[in-house]
This record gives sequence, structure tokens and C-alpha cells, in this order.
Amino acid sequence: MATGRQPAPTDDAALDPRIARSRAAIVAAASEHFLTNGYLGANVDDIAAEARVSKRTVYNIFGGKEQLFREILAEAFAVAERFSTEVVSTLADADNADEAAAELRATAVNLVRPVLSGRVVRLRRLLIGEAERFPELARDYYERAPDRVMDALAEAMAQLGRRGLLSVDEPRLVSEHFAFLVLGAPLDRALFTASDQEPLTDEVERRALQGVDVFLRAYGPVRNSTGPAS
Amino acid sequence: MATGRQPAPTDDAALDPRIARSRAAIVAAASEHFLTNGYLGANVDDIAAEARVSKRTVYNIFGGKEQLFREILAEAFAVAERFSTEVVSTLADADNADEAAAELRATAVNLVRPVLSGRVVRLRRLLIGEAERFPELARDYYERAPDRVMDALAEAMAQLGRRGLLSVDEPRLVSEHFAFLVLGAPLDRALFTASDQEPLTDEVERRALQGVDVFLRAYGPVRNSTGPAS
DNA sequence: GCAATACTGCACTCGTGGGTGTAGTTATAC
DNA sequence: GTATAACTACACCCACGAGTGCAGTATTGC
Repeated sequence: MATGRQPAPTDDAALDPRIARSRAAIVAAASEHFLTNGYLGANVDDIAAEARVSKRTVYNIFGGKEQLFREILAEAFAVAERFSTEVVSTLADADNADEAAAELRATAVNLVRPVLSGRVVRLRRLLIGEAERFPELARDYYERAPDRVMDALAEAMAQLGRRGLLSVDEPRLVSEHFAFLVLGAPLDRALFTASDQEPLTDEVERRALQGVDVFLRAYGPVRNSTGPAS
Repeated sequence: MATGRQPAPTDDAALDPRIARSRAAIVAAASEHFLTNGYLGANVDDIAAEARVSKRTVYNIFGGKEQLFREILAEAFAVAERFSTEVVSTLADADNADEAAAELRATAVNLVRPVLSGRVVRLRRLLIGEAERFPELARDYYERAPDRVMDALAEAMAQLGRRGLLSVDEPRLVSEHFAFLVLGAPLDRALFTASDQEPLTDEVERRALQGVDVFLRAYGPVRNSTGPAS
């Protein structure tokens, strides 16, 4: 039921508009409930009720609570993954120090805004909280989102390094320093602070830019105190 | 046990050794179960069984699952809090640049080892996962552990700043940069990666020290580009 | 319009788990 | 040694929630 669907169409969602509608409604409601209450805390009756769908329909389409859970997360991961590749998009284009600095600032903002958004923070909470129950899910998320961002960042950093705009020897390490200077503290706080007002966006961006300043002081245009790189 | 201990019957744990023993056994078992399975996932029968105690005894001593949960956490918080004040102990003693660097390195190691320990990571997972169900607990922990460390760090940084060993204008920000340069990335990874081998201590310490290097490059002994502090 | 199929409502099973009551046993205090 | 208080074993209640079965109704495709 979940896996194969015969006639021709690829996706079962395309077969019957009724299924598509139900499915979408259930996914929306389920996301909300799982994100708020965790896997065990969410209950299928409530999800069905909120989706304005009978419980039976939930079971017909998804097969069970756990499959539903995995399905929700699969969609969330896809979104996160798509985003991961976009954050860094123009970083590597810079070809002088000022541009690099500007790009780093832009990247910082690109990074901080979505990662500290309520949605993503709640997703993180969910996966971290379920890391012991669903280790593969947590690991999978980590690899497809934060880790992927870090890889993309690293590649960009390496390029900036090659152009002498940054002193980079371990690109991966450099990216981690960048990322955590920019959003480490507010992210950690956000994970523990539920019932959020999403922390004042402006304040957070200010902090992020200060992080970039520090980053530039450490990694910025090759300094001549100990002599040039090569 | 946590608060006071006298011949006078203040604390019920002191009254009868039987209670003390039972209580300790239950606390140990419960910690394990809550840390592993979360609040909803843990079950009282299993806890009682593992503590070699009847379920009735659990209810007699603690009153209920939720009180037990809070009690466990209260003890864990106390431990974390005690630790928080120790990490930074000697940082502010440095009175020349080399000593400061050495102290920062020592502090980094002091910080990284416990925070990335399985115990603390699991505690973080638990609290983050339950942040929506028990917001006060998560907030309380954050304030009594990470936040307190940060305050202590900030104070030390401020002193180093006053001595001209570090260029510090916002001590709190500086400490956050320090802490997250040192352990941001591995901590984030650890939260998502259950079923741990605790990540190779050596590797993590190496990373931490690299973090300190970067920190020093950014904040290190007052650079003379804009002139000394005062 | 007609057949196929999704959806609904509802009653139902069943396992699980928090919490209680109690009678009897064992440890402790004096 | 005796009274007191914990502890145990066990049976029990009850609510809740995952999952099922089915008969009837609403949609959809053609």
C-alpha cells in the first residue's frame, strides 16, 4: 500500500485527487503534532481530527503511526536538503577581499535566518529528542542538512583560500568555525527555550555579523605577522 | 540528600536507611531510563524492576512519575551547576599573554571533556526533546549550566581584557565565541548521533585546541592596528 | 449514468502503563 | 523484645491510544 501503486502514474498522490487532498491534510496536521509532542506524545486520533479526516483514512494512506512519522520527516528532510545547497550559493564568487567579506556577511544572514526559525528549531528538537529511539533518522538528518551545509561552505572557503582572500588550510574546520561563530550560541539557547518568541531577528543578525567580524579577524586576508602563506 | 542533612528529621532520606537505599537505587535506575527513553518512553514498572524495588515503593517515596522525573533532573542540575563554576577556575589568574593562552587551552579542555561526555549529551537530548512538554525544566537547565558557564567565562575574559591580554569589549559575546569555537561543531554532531562511541577524545581535544588558536588570532594580545585599549 | 474506489463513522479489540489497596514480611529504633 | 515504619507481592482499576472491521456514503474516472 505504501510502496507500490500499479497502473502508470509514478506517485500515488497523483492518482486520485481525494488521496492527494487527504494526504496533504494529514501531513500538515501530523507535522504539527509530531513537532510539538514528539513521537510518543503525538496521537493519531488527534492528527486525524485536525486533518478533518477519519482515522481510517490515515491508516489507509500511511499504514501506521511510525510510517507516517517517517514520511513527515522524509518531506522535512527534503526541504532542508534543498535549502542546504542554496545558502552558500554565491560565496565562492568573490574575487577581492571586500567582496569576500560582503559575501560572508550575506551568507551569515542566509544561514542564521532559516536555521533559527521556529520550524527548523522544532525539527531539531524533535530529532534530537528521538535520537535514541530513531538513530538513523537523526543521523540521516544531520548528514543531509547541517553536514551538507558545512560541506558546501567548506568548498567555498577553499576557493576563497586559493584566491588568497582567506587563510584556509582545513576548509572543513574553517567552515565549522564560521558557522558556530555565527549561530552557535543563539542556536543552543533556542533548543532549550521553547514557547518562543522567535528571538528578535534583528538582534540575532547583529550577533551573526559580529561573528563574521571575529571570523575575519582570525581568517581574514592573509596577515603578515608571521609572513605570507607561501 | 540534595539540600540538608541533620540528626533532626529535616530530610526523609536521613530518617531511615531503608528509604535512603531505595531512593538512591530508584534515582539511579530512573536516570538511566529517562535519559534513554525520554519522559513518555520511560516506564515506572521497568524502573522499579531495575532498582530492585517494588513499584509501590517508588510511589511511596516519589509520589508519581512526574515528580520522580523532576527529582532526577534536580539532582542532575545540581551536578551540572557545581561543575559550571569549576571550569573557569584559574582562567583569570593569567598575567601575561603566554599564560593566558595556556589557560585558555586548559579551559578549553576542561570544557570540552565533560560537555561532550555521554552523560551530559544525553541530558541535553532529554531536555531538548522535552522542551515543549517541560519548558521550565529546559530553561532552568540552560540557565544553571550553559548560561552560567558563559557568565563565568565572561567574567574571566573581562579580567584578561582589563590586563590587556585579550581585546574584549563585550565579554559575554567573547565567551560565546570562545565556547562555540571550541566545542560547537562536535556538540551539535553529538546531539544527533546516538548509539555513540563517545567521539574520540583525542580528536575532539585537538579540534578544541584549534578552536583556541582561532580565538587567539581574533582576540589575542591587543593588536596595534587601532591602538591599545586605554 | 455507472462502476470503482476513496472516505466516513463507529464500534471494537487489545496491549500498555500510571496509579492504588492491602495483607503480610522485614528492617529499624529504643 | 517490641512497636513502628518500610518494603514486597500481587491483584486490581482505569484511561488512553494504536490499530481493525465494516457498512454506508460521497467522489471520481470514463
